[in-house]
Amino acid sequence: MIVGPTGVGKTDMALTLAEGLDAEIVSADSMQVYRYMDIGTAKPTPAQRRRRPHHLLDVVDPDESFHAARFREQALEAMDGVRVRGRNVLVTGGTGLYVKALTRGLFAGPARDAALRADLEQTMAEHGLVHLFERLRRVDPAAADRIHCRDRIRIVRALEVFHGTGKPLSQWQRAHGFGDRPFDVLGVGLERPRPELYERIDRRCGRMMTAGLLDEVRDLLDRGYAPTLRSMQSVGYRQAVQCVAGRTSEAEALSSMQQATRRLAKRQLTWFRADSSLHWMHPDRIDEIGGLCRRFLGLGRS
RNA sequence: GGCCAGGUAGCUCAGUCGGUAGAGCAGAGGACUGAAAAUCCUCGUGUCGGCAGUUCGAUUCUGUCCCUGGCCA
Repeated sequence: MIVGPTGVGKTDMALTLAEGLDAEIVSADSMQVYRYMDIGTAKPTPAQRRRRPHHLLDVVDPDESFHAARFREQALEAMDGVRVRGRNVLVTGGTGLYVKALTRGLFAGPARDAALRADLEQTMAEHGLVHLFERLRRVDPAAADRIHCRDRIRIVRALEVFHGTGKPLSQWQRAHGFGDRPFDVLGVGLERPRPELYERIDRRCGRMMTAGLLDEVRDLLDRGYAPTLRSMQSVGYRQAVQCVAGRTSEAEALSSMQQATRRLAKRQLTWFRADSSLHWMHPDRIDEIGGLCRRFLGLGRS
């Protein structure tokens, strides 16, 4: 498994490793799952995809609801297929929650409840988020302690879990505790010195612009995908939408996209740093990483 | 060369009627169990341009020098 912040060099690393290890690649990326979003997600190119089979790319349309549980299900399925073919699996991606859901499981919570969410939106509009937070405090004080009173996404989810199961979220979480271990994992975290990483990010954003990110966004809008979609609000797309709408210049879009990407990378690092099982290495040490993998798989040297 | 306006945190600036200073942005750290490229939390000591003077005490007043911008020669 290869993880790390955006722009660190996961795609190239995964491809080279996969070729040497007879592996297929399972992407753990929450944005590369969307079709038609290629440039801004830095999706592996068709040429790269021909070198090794890739899974979990282009699996849904940009207006479909995709989430960690769905990712886990499809990724497990893809991994089964790879094993049937007698090959190894190389998971790679920067979406920490997806990686964790895959390697350590999720509690069997209820699906999104559109009706309930509409209700909650309503009371939020009338009484404010505080009201929902107070409601959560009544039904699940333990969760209310851990969730910040302004974190509306987690407050809503916690209420949804309680509403759907009659059991507080905190109880589900305690019982599960990320205790699933469906398979052994060798985790490698790719890292670079911050200035080096940021420079790569800035350059890559510039390349995305010249590669036609704005055209890609125009195309998405033409296909009828609303600028308010979650997928369209992701880093890069959010800024490109503003630019296409004429609210910012291309130069402004680029620089705010670069900044948003740097911040994303920082959040990813925060997530992955908390995982003490990872072996952190600079991508230049690819030979060493390959060696680790071979030893892990029991392939010996060759 | 003369006049004017400035030189305060990486950047843009505020402020101290003399008791060594604070916002925004940038940046950093963190949380994260079905929206996760999302959502949310925390964090501001810097020769207040240099030197000298007045003062118990100067970033604040005075002088001088340096730098930047504008106007006039």
